[in-house]
Amino acid sequence: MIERHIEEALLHALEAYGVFEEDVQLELERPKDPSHGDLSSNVALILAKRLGRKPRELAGEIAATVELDKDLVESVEIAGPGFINFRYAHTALTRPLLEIVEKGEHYGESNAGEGERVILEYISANPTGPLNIVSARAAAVGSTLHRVMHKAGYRPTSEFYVNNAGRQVRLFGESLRARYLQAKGQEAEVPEDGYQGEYVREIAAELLERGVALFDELKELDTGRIIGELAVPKGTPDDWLELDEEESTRAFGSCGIIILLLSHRRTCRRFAVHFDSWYLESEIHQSNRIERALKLLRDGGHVYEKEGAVWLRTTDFGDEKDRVLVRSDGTPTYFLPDIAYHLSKKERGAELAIDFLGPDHHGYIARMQAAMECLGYPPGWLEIIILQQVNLIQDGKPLEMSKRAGRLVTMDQLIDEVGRDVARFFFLARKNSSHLDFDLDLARQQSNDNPGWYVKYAHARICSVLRNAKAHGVQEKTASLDELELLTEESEIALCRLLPELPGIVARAAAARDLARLTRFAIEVATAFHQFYQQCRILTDDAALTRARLTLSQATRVVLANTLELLGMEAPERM
RNA sequence: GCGCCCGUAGCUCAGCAGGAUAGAGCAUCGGACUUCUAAUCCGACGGUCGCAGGUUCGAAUCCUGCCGGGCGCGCCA
Repeated sequence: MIERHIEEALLHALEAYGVFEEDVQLELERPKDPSHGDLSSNVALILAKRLGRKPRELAGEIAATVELDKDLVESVEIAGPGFINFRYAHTALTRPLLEIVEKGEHYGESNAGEGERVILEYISANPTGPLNIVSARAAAVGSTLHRVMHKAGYRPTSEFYVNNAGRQVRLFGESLRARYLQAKGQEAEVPEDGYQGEYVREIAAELLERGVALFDELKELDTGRIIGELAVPKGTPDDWLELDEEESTRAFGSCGIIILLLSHRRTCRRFAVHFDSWYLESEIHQSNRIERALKLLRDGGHVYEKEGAVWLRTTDFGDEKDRVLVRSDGTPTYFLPDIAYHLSKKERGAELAIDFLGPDHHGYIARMQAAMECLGYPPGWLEIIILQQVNLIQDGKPLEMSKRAGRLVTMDQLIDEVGRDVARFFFLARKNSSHLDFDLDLARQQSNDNPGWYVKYAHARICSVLRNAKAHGVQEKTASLDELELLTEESEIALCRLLPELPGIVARAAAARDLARLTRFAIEVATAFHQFYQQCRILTDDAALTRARLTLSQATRVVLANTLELLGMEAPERM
C-alpha cells in the first residue's frame, strides 16, 4: 500500500513532463543496500534520453516535486547516476507487524493468481518400480508449487498420471509371474527385457507368503479410488497360474501395479505429498478420448498419412519433425494417448497445465506443445518443466546409482536416511533447471551447516522465548503502534523490512514456478532473527519494549511457520 | 550434426523482466555464552562473473560466435 502510494505520487509528478502511465513502466525496487532507502526508482534514468535531460538533474527535479504523505515517507533523495530513493517513516516499517500477527497462518495469501485453474502433474512414475531420486525431486517441487499457487490465489489441483496400459505393464506382469513361480521353487525365466529388479522378487515373495490378504492390508492406504478402478484379479495367485498365458500375465500385472501404486501413495504421504487425483491411462483407452483427440486433430487439418502410418504435422508449430500418432500396424504410439490425456485436462477445466518431467524428456516438450496447438489450445497452455538430474554425493564423490548394487536409490531410502524435511529443503533450494548435487553427508548432519535445520532452529528458538515470556507472566498482548516505535535497533528494523515481503515472495515464486525463492527467503528470515536475538534481549524490565519485541518475534514466527508450511516442512516448537 | 540445461570465491550455489562497491554458506584463521536454546552470532581471508565481440548512459544479467561439462534427438514409453 505504501508502494502504491509512492507509485501514484511519482506518476502524478511525471505528468508535468508530459509522461503518463501508459508511456513508462515504473520499476520500483528494494535496494540491496539499506543506505539507499527502502524503495528506489530508476525512472529518471529511463526518461533522461527521451526528454533530452541529464539523468541526475531530472531526478532532482522529480524528487523535489513529488508529493508524498509525510506520515509514510520520511525522505526522498537522489543518488548515484540518478536514482530516486524513498525512505519510509518509522511507523510505516513497524505497522505491518500487526497485520502479520493478526492474519496468522493466512498471512502471505494474495490474489495474484486470480483464481486461475491449473492442473499440476508431477512424478507420474511408471507403476512398475519404486519411486527414485528424481521422483523425490519432482515430489518436493510439484507439491510445493501446488501449495504456493494455492496461497497465491490460483486454483491448482495435483495429479498423478498412472501409465497402467501398454507394453511395460505386460512385461512387468511376465516378470512378476516368473518371480512368483521361482518363489514356489519352479522353473521360470524373467524375460530378457523384463524387470530384473530385486523388488520384483520381494513382491513375489510377499504374494506367496500372504496371498491376496496382502491387498486387504494395502487397502487401508487407498481411499477406494485406485483399487476400485483397477480391476483386482479374482482368486488367488495360484489360481492365476492356471489361466491362459495372456490372462495370467494380466492378473499378475494388475496385481503388481496395485501393490506398487499403493506403495507410491504411502511414500508420497511420508513426504507430505498429496494428490487430488490419480488418473489412470486405462481410463483414456476405455473412453472415446483417443478417437476424439484424433478427430479434433484431423479437423484442424494437421493429420496426414504416410507409409501406412498416421502422422501429426507438429512442424506447423515449431517441432523439428512430424510425429507418428498411429503406427502402420494400426496401434497408437505413446504420443496419441498422451494427447488424449491432455485433452481431458482441458475438458476438466484447466486453464493452464503444468507438467513436471525428468531430464530425459526434454526432447518431448516441442512435440507435445505443438500437439496442443494443433488441438487449438493457446500457446503456453501447456507448460513443461524439466527437472534436471540429481547426483547423490557421498564422501565428496558421486554415488553410483546402480540398481544391482542396491545402493541408496529409492525415495523411501532417501527419506529413511535424511528425513523428510531435510530432503525437501535440499530439493527446493535449487532452481528446477539446475543439476542438483545432493550432499548426503551434509544432509545427515544435524548442525548449523545444514540449512534446513538452521531455519527450523530459528522457529524453535522463537517458540522457546514465547514460552519463557508466558512463564514469567508476561501478558500475551500485541504491542500498540506507539510501543512498536521502540523498535529502533538495526537488527529490529532489518526484520521489519524483511517480514512483509512474504506475500510478494509467494506470488513471484508461483508466477515464476521458482520455489528456490522460498528457501532463500526462509534462510534470510532465520538469519535476521538470529541476529536480532543476538543483539537485543527480548524479555526485559521495560514492559513496553518487551511487548514490542515479543510482537516482532511473534510476527517472525508466523512468517517462518507459513514459509515452512509451504515447503512441506515441520515447524518445531522445540529442538 | 541438431536441440535443451549448466559454466560466478578452493567447494556448493545466489544474483540474470540491465542499474549504484558482484553476495551467502562451507572450508581456513581470529573473536563472543554469570543473561530469553552457542543447532547461534561477529570479524578476516578469498573473484580478469568460461573466452571474444556487440547493443546501452550503464552488462554477471540482453544479442552473436567460440570453448568446456551434462542430457536428449525411435512407427520406445
